[in-house]
Amino acid sequence: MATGRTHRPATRSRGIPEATVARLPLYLRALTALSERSVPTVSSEELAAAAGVNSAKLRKDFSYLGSYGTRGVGYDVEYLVYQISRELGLTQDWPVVIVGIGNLGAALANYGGFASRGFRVAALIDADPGMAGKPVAGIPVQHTDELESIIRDNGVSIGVIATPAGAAQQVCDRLVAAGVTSILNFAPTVLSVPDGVDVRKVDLSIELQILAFHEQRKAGEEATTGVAAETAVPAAAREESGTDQGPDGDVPAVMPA
Amino acid sequence: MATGRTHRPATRSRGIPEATVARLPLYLRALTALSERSVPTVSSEELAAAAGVNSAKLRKDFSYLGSYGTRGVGYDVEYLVYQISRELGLTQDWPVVIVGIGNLGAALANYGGFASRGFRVAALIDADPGMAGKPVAGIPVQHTDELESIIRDNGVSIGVIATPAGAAQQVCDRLVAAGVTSILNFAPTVLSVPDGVDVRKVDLSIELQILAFHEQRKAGEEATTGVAAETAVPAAAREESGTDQGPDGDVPAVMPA
DNA sequence: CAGTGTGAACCGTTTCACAGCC
DNA sequence: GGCTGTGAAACGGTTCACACTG
Repeated sequence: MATGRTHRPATRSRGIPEATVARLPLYLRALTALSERSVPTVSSEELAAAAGVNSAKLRKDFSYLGSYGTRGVGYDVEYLVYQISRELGLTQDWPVVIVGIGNLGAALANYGGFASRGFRVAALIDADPGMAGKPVAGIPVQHTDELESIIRDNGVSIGVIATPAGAAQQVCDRLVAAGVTSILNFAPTVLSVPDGVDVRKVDLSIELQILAFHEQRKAGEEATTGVAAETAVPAAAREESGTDQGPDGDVPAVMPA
Repeated sequence: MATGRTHRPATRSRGIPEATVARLPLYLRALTALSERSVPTVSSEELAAAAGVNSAKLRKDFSYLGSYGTRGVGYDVEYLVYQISRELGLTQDWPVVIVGIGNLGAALANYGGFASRGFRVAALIDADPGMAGKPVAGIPVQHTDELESIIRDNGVSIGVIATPAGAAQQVCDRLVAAGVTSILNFAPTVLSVPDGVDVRKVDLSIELQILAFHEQRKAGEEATTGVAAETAVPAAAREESGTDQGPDGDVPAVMPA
C-alpha cells in the first residue's frame, strides 16, 4: 500500500523506500526485545518472524541501510539496534507537544512508548482554561494561548493533534506557523498544510470501517449467496475465509502538504 | 503502506483493491459532510479535494464499485453515500467490544465516530476487578471473566484491544477462540492469529518514529552537511524540504494471520 | 463541452532465486 | 553449510490521457 509519498526523487543513494522506513520501527522493537534478553545475534528468519514480516522483505530492507549482517551467521543485535535508531533519527531527543488533552490526549500523554524511544513530551496544551495547571501524566496542562511560545522556547518540531475535528485545522495552522514541521493527526479531518510539512493521520473510525468491509465479505462467502450476517459469524465456519497467511508490514501514508 | 493482504485472488469481479477499500471511508466522510450541507452533486475534482486525494485516483476507485456517476455532471451525493456504505458493510450494525479500559480504552469508548457509522460498543472489558461496574461513556465495565459470554451473547465479530502489550496476545487468543474474526490492535505487539482472522494495528510510537525520520532528513538537508538539529528547525527555512505536494491516501496494513 | 470511465504506461514494492561470503 | 545480499521477475497501485456520454 504504501502510497507513501516519495520525498525527493529517491534516486539518490540516501533514498530509503518509504515502505522500508515504515517497517524500521517494527524491526527496532523486535530487536530491542532481543537485546533485553541479551540475545547476541539473529538470523533474518528469526527477526522477521518476531517483527511479523517475511525474511526476504527484511533482508531487502536492511540492504538499503548497508551491509550490517554476516553471511552464514546473521545480524548482531546491538549493532543493528544502533544503526536503525540512528537511521530513524532516534539518537537525538525529539520534544513533542500534544494539543487537545481529552481522553485521547491524556492517553497519549501517559503512553510509555513515547519516552522510551527518543521522544519527550515537552508540553500538553488544551483550549479549556479550566484544564490549565492540572497535571496529566505528571505534566501541567497549558493553555492554547501559550502554544506559540512553547513551540519556540522548546524547539518543538513535532506536534500531535488530539482535538475535536472542528478545531484541528486551526490548531494545525498555528503549530505550523510556530515552526512545527511534522504532525500526527488523530482528529478525523483532512488537514491542509504547506509544502515541507509532513502529516500522518491515525483514524480509528477508518480502521474499523476497513475491518467491517472484510468482515462483511467473510460473512457473505460462507453462506455462498448473500444472506449477509444477521447474527454473528459462528466462530467455527471459517474454512477459507478472507485473511491471508503470513505477517505483513504496513505503510500508512504521509499526507501531502 | 498498503501492504494489504490480498484476500482472495482478487481476480474476481468483486475484487476491490485493498488500497481502494482503505480510501472509501475517506470518501464517505467527505460525502457525509456534503450531504449535511444538502449539496446534491459533486464532481470528482471537488470530492477528491475534500477527501485529500487526486481526482484520477478517486475516479478509478469509484470505477471498481460500478458506474455511479453521470458524465458531464458528477456524482449524486446521497446515492454515493448509500453505495459506499453498503460496500463497506455499514448498512448493518456491528457490535464491537473494547478490551482494556485504561486511558486509551476510555478514549475509544467515548469516541463519537464509533456510533455514527454502523458501529456500536457492545461492551467494555477490563481485567481490573475494581473497574467492574464502573460506567465509562455510559457503559458499565465488565470483568474479563465475562469475555467469552459477552462475545457469544452479542454476536460480536470485531474486537478492539487497548490493553498493555503484555496482555494483548492472551486477550487476542481469547477473543478469537470466542468467535471474533476482526481485531483492531492498539497494543505495541505483533499479534499472531489463525487464518481467517484480520488484524489491523494502530501504533502511535511507530507513527512518531516515521515522522522523526523525515524530520531528521529535513534538518540534514537545509544545513547541507550534517550538523543535525540541535535546536528546532526554523519555520522559515524549508525551501524544498521533504514533503510532497498533493494529498495522498494511506493504506495501513492488514496483518497476517 | 464538461466530466466520467478506463486502457495503457509508469513506478514503487514484494517476491523469487541464487550468487557470494563467512 | 548456512545465511546474507541482491539482481531480476512479478505485482499492485497510481497516473496519464483520451474516448465516450449525458
